[in-house]
Amino acid sequence: MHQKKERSTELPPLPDAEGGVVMRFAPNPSGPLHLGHARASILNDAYIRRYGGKYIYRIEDTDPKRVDPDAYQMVREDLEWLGIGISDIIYQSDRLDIYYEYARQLIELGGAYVCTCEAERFRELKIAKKACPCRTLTPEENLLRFGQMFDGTFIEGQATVRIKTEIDHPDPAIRDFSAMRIVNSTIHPRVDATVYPLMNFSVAVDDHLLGMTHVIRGKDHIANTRRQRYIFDYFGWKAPHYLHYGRMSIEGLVLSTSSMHQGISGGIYSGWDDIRLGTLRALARRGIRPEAVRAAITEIGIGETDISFSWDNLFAKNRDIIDKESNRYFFIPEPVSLRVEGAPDQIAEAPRYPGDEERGYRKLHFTGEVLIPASEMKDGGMIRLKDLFNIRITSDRKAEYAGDSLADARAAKAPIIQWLPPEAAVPCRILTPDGVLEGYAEAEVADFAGRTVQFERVGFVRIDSVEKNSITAYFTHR
RNA sequence: GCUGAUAUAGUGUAGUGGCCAAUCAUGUCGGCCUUUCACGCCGACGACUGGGGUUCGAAUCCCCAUAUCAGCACCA
Repeated sequence: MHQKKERSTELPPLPDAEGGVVMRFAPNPSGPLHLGHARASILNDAYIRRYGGKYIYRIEDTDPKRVDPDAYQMVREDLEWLGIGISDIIYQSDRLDIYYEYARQLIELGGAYVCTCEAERFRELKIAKKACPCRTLTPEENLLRFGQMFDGTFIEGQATVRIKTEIDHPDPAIRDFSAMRIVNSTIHPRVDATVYPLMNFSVAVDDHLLGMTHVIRGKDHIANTRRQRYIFDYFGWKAPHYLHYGRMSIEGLVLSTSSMHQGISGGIYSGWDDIRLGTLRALARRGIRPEAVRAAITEIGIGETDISFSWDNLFAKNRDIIDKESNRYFFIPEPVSLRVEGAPDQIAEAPRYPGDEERGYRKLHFTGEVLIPASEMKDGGMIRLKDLFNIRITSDRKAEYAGDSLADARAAKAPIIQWLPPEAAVPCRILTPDGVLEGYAEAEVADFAGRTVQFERVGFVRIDSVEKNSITAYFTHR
């Protein structure tokens, strides 16, 4: 009859988007991208794919103090990994003259003034809803001061361009915010300049000039949206549609670029791809696929609620993808060797992927001795060595053959465990967020550098590097 | 303090006045399948922040309370 409403797996529609959209991803190049950036970039990307249009990657490098020169390249790599379809790349540091020109115009219009008050003093006045003396200067006087910001008359901290709002605006965050400042204590890696726009100014100018139709950003920008509207209004520009999604925290993780930076230089983390970090490169190294990140982010959507990102949800998406692709192998953590008495030599055949004959079998040659995980060393009970036979542990390093019958093992509720012939075992270590797991893996694993495999009864890992006689893997998830 | 936003199961979501004693995913537990504690299949568990209104009828609208978050930088 009336079928249940179609479950919407899609993001909500955007207003005025049917004819195509122009959107942007605009990070500050202070480090590589992390999960927080992934949300911004993927959400925008999803809408552009849906409606068609342009995706502008705009690098907001207007604070020389917060530019990490390496970040320019890292961010591009990260976007590529994520599969974001960029149509244009804009460097704000290439556009300083444009911002200067618009600032000059705004001063002429009487929409901005050059304030020489100390920051602290201005703050007090602002809280008291009082204008500072600079506010009443004429456009001519302001233009003169503006020129002096460039010629060295003023130095860092001595002058700032402010946008005129209402000095008694109910929201103190709005009152006469800054638009342009001097920085001459730090040299910009790309340009020779001492006067820089502040984010609200360059963003407003660029969003207009680049024809942005929709802006999706975090709700920490709500106040900025209101501030930027003043600039749109002064120039008579039409503002884009703004959407603000909620704050996203991540279980047991610090996402701030600056604290990651500190941890790296302090030696706590091995680098930007340390698996304990929430950077995309760390996820990639662990074997998380970009499609999984995209799926998890899209599912979260653009809600304004604050959320906490759950690893479980991401891992589930990732498992969907990598389970089918990952061959199965044995890995013996904390191995102990066992002499199995009374067992015939034989070759075990274990499927590379259960149920998929095409992938064939690994052959493990048993000749009397096996490596098993120390945690399985329990006296007495029956154990089945997977794809081989049953044993019973008799003493410290010995076990006795207990038949081939799988049915017996089942009846005895024997654990079915992974094992390896010592001759076929290659030293392997698995790096997990909690530490290192040392052990041995099947030699064939070495063929899968850069890919994921599943170590049976341990979990999925990405084979990170293969040396002559050792393998390093990163733990993905169970 | 001021300004603004949000509040559905452990987590993430659906739901815009009646098909909701609330969706889906994940998670946990149980079962089936299986020579992995994987995958797959079946089942169970688990939520509308609280209080007032409006209405024949509210998770959905209004008000208040509470909680959380964000902004109040010459960062983005």
